[in-house]
Amino acid sequence: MAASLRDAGLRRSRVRDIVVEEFFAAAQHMSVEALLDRVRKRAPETGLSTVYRTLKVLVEHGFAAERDFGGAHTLFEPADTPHHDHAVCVACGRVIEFEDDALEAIQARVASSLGFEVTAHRLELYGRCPSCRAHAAR
Amino acid sequence: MAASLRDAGLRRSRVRDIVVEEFFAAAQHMSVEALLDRVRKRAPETGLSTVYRTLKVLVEHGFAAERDFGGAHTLFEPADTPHHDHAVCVACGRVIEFEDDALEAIQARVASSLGFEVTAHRLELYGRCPSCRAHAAR
DNA sequence: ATCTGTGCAAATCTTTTGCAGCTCT
DNA sequence: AGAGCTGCAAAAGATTTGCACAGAT
Repeated sequence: MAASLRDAGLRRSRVRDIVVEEFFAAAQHMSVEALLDRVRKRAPETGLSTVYRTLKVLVEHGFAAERDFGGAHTLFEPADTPHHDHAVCVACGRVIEFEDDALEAIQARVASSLGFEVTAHRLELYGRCPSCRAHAAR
Repeated sequence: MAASLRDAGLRRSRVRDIVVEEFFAAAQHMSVEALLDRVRKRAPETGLSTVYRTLKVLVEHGFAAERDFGGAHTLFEPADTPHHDHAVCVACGRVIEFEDDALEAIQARVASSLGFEVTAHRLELYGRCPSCRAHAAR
């Protein structure tokens, strides 16, 4: 991975390596702030802008993808994650990933009936996850 | 519509009426800035915050819905619009609305298999619309 | 030596809020 | 009168950028 970045013409550095490592180590939707926290455990002086800049570079080179679930922060996730959609629990904030071939197939059919050439899509379900439903008074 | 707002315990005013009218007249995803432009043609002194506040009120009372397509601005649309999803053209920015029952059905099936109680969802297809595909060099 | 990455502070951009005055009811 | 609007300016929160310096090749 670090090597691929190298191939892409990017320079490595102590801090950048750490940012990249921590980002892929978590392998979870992560906010910039959350990633900064992780990075600072190993390189306490790291600045917020470095994390933003590094993630931007990863996105531009196709190693990461931005996700925006309507919260205040943008979330990022590794781009090599197999395609999936998201179910967001409005009660606890948890994000569950899922994937369904039939869904993909129908989306493709709809797109072609619109004459649309689809390059990406996103589907999010909002609701309550099983454990929040169990805990709920109603 | 204005009457419904009245029933909801809201006061009317010259400016608010205009904001509401223009919002529903356009019946299109609209940004706050775009709506302000329209409103200012009839009430030039209108402030940006009034538009924000009015839209917020409409959302809170269920008359409007917020949409966020990843651009800089949040877009709003009338809530009485029948349910639909969006296809966003990455070339020209046009947003096409569509609706597909099979898609809805499968989403419901997926949600229940996750144990999720879904209250809302959103699906967006990103790609190129027919006319941009036609114009494209490639 | 040169080009790139870094931290910090300042700038930007969208959206929200405080406030004093004006408008509804 | 009293509650709710309004515009303006200031605030807030997330992300970006300018700059001078340190680090990588």
